[in-house]
Amino acid sequence: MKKKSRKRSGKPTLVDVAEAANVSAITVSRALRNPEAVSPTLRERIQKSIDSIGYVPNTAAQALASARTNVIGIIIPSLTNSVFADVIRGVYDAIEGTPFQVQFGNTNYSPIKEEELLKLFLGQRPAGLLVTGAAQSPEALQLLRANGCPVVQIMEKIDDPIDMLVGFSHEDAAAEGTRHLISKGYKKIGFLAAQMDVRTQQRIVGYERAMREAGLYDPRLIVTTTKPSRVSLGTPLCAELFSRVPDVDAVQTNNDDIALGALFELQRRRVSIPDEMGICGFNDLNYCQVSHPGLTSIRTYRYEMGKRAVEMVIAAISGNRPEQPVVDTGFLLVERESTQRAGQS
Amino acid sequence: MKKKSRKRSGKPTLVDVAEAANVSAITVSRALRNPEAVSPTLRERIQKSIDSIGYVPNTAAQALASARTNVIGIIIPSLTNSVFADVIRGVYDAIEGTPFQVQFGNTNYSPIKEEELLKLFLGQRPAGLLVTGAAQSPEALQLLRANGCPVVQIMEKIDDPIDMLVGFSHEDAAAEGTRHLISKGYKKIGFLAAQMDVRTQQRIVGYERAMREAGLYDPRLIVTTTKPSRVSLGTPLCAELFSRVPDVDAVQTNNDDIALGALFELQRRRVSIPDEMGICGFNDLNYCQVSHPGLTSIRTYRYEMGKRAVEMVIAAISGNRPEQPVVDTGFLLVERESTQRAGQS
DNA sequence: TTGTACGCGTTATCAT
DNA sequence: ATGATAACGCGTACAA
Repeated sequence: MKKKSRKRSGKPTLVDVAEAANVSAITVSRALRNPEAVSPTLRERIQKSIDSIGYVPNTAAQALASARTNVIGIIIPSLTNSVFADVIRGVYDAIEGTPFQVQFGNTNYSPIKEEELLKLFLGQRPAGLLVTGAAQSPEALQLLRANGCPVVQIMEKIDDPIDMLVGFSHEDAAAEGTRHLISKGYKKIGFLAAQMDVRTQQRIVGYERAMREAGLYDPRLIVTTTKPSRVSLGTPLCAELFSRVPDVDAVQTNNDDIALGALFELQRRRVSIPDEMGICGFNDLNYCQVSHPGLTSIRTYRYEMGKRAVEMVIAAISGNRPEQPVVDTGFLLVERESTQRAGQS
Repeated sequence: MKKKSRKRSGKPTLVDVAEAANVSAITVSRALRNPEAVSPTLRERIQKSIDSIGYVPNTAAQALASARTNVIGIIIPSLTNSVFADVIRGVYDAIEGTPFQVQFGNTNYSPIKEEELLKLFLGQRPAGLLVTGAAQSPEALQLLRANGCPVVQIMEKIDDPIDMLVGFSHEDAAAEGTRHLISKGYKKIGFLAAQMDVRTQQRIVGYERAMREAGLYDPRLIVTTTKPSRVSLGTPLCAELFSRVPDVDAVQTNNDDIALGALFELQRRRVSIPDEMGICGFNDLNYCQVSHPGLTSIRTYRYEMGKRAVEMVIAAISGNRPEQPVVDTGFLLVERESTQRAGQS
């Protein structure tokens, strides 16, 4: 008759390994975390037991006992948007070879979801966090500040981050694209956007600023939808723009997918690019340089933001907080055929 | 002088909340997990303490004490490939509203990484797992079988899965695309591929089968690279194909990105599509229907695979193992302008 | 180099 | 409806 015993996990534990190897549990623990601290003989015997038993350390017990985790939580609005795909590549490249692991959370552009995720993540006592943007809800801010682990905000730029920040100004970037179109002699420049998240709004502000500066601003030129962005949205957005302003002669888009969709739609309508119509995208995704014609776009450094942010959070976790907590990754206008109108500067 | 006390996490615990609310810890625990079991008065008092203290339950302690987690681990080769992006959307849609959470692991197409990730994940004692493909290493299989939690293999189709499976035959799908090109009268049909993972190889086998059946097989027509797939790879792959077989008259590609890249490259070379050259892609991504010309492609049900797999694993976790453990999501040839040659069947 | 004792924060079990 | 007690599996501190 056994004692009052609870439901065990059923999986082998450190003690099981220890018994099989005829050592104490702590020795097995050491053999795993710090092999040099255990004699080669024992090390080998222990490894054999581990293999034969099929032991896998219980992360929860480790975390509880050590009061630490190696989890870096990353909260982004979408895993499937190609913009964040590049950020994620950067994250993985930075995490590679470190003892840390990443845990992604997808807010699907919802502030409520963001708060829920934040609570979920904080429950894991993460070593550090990456969060997207600088527009957290007051509750989210409260949670982050109270928790105290290193936090890096990414993608946007503000001057007073929660903790650290890696981003760029979407407003300035969009303004630069629009000014480029203006400099090429385009006058009726539309703005096409989907998704309408915070950063999209910032881009619209930048577009507006540039248009007003040139005395070209007309609110009818801004065509948006709250639908998630896809290439195929270029068609309806273009159609709407043409119906509002038939003599539109260029578009600045919120991202390259919309730009590519617009390009296809204009080709179908037999509108010649760049002569009758100029296009400037946003992000400079891989296909911009190979499309026909090539797409002018505003390059953003998504991979670098992900990589840099992880490097910074790891540095902070390790006690080497970067002396410069705000990093501006900037942007770059890349001019290609879609705006290379003959006879213009 | 305090007792031999260890490093605490410093964060508020259940006991802190309990003391503040003047109840026992277990009551707080119940108030959180099963509010109906606690009187309304206490419930409210406890909630106040939680809010004022800023308590967030420690996941590790929960997992340890209950010997359960609500984590469903998902191991995929890439988070950033748009194919998996759709799978991920399906996963999130299926997980929404359930008490489960997902944890993604990225193998970057490396079997070694897959094993490491598997161990990492199993350390969390996940409630269930999704793994990509049916070509796990022997060690990985061993780990999965020994662990015993519900497992769903996704993306490929075999008849004897580890546990459950949702996928389709890449070989059959590619063969169908190639047969379509053959039926349109194309003869010298190239195959362009990047990444070269297991599923790519299966597609090549399907292509080969179709070509042999028609007596058109020629190994020089298969042009591949191990680089990760991107639209811009269409250019060098096309170039290589033309240099090997100048009179090539169609391409079946391993995916739509390569197909789009090839489309752009052919436009640059002033090769008319579909008359001089046919193109059939793979996956039927969103842009296939809007590109100019529209791209014929083989539609695959990526979203459905992700969604279905999660539904199945949750069912199994809940004890309602699906009676049919293998689901074939199939594929569909979608014919568009890029293969609509005049005067052919 | 190896072992003993104990606590990490929570939940299961049993009792009231 | 509420509480006391003992685990869960591991790592820390200290001792040998």
